[in-house]
Amino acid sequence: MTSLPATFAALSDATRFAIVERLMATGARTAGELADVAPISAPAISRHLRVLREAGVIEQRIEGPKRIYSVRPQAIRAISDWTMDHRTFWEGSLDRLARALENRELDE
Amino acid sequence: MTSLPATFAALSDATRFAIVERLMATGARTAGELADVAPISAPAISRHLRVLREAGVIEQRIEGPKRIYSVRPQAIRAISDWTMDHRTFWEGSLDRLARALENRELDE
DNA sequence: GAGTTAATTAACTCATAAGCTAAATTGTGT
DNA sequence: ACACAATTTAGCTTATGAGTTAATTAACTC
Repeated sequence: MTSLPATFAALSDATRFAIVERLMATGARTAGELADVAPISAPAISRHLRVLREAGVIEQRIEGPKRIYSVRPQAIRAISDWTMDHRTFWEGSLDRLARALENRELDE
Repeated sequence: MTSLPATFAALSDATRFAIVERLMATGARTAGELADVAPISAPAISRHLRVLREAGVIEQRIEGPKRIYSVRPQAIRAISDWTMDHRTFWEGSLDRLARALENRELDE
């Protein structure tokens, strides 16, 4: 359902990425409070919020006429888990690179 | 330079994601060896490889008539670092704290 | 230097995505 | 019920992206 590529797609837009960072830093916020993440119209922000919600990155709590948004921790955790699944790849490779630089040996 | 949204954009396509997973699992591979990640034409694969390369996710080594591709460990590490920057957000919000604590030795 | 192999670039089509303005929706206060 | 405030939905325009086939580049072999 919420596949990793779908999550990445949601975070691939600079405005949406900024929204997510803002929400993680400050906690839940209304759509109006997120208006200044980018110089675009309110409908545009609203659309981005919808995309993030449909991708499972954020969730919406309705409180009166306001919509309060927050990041779903699972979404970020899923990304973290994926990188950790491949930890041996990038950790080991970086080690090799570091060693190669130290030894001035660039084999393979 | 290679911003995180740009990296996410590169990984937002299912075919490109599959290419990256394949490369991480098997190590460096030629374009031809990646042909079967999706039922699309060779030019389509080539285009995906270019997108991944321009986003800094993979790199190319030319060897005769072959192009050998591999994932740049820094790209995956950058994603991991980002999730870790916000670790307090998603860790604190989840009930899976135990597992996180178990992995603490891997921090830093 | 012609042929073969490996892969890319070119030119094009079609679908999706992002932006806008204007209209509609939904709850709150009078 | 009426007006207001906070957002979203609708309808439209334009840009980007993924796929195709055909043509091109690049390096090795005979």
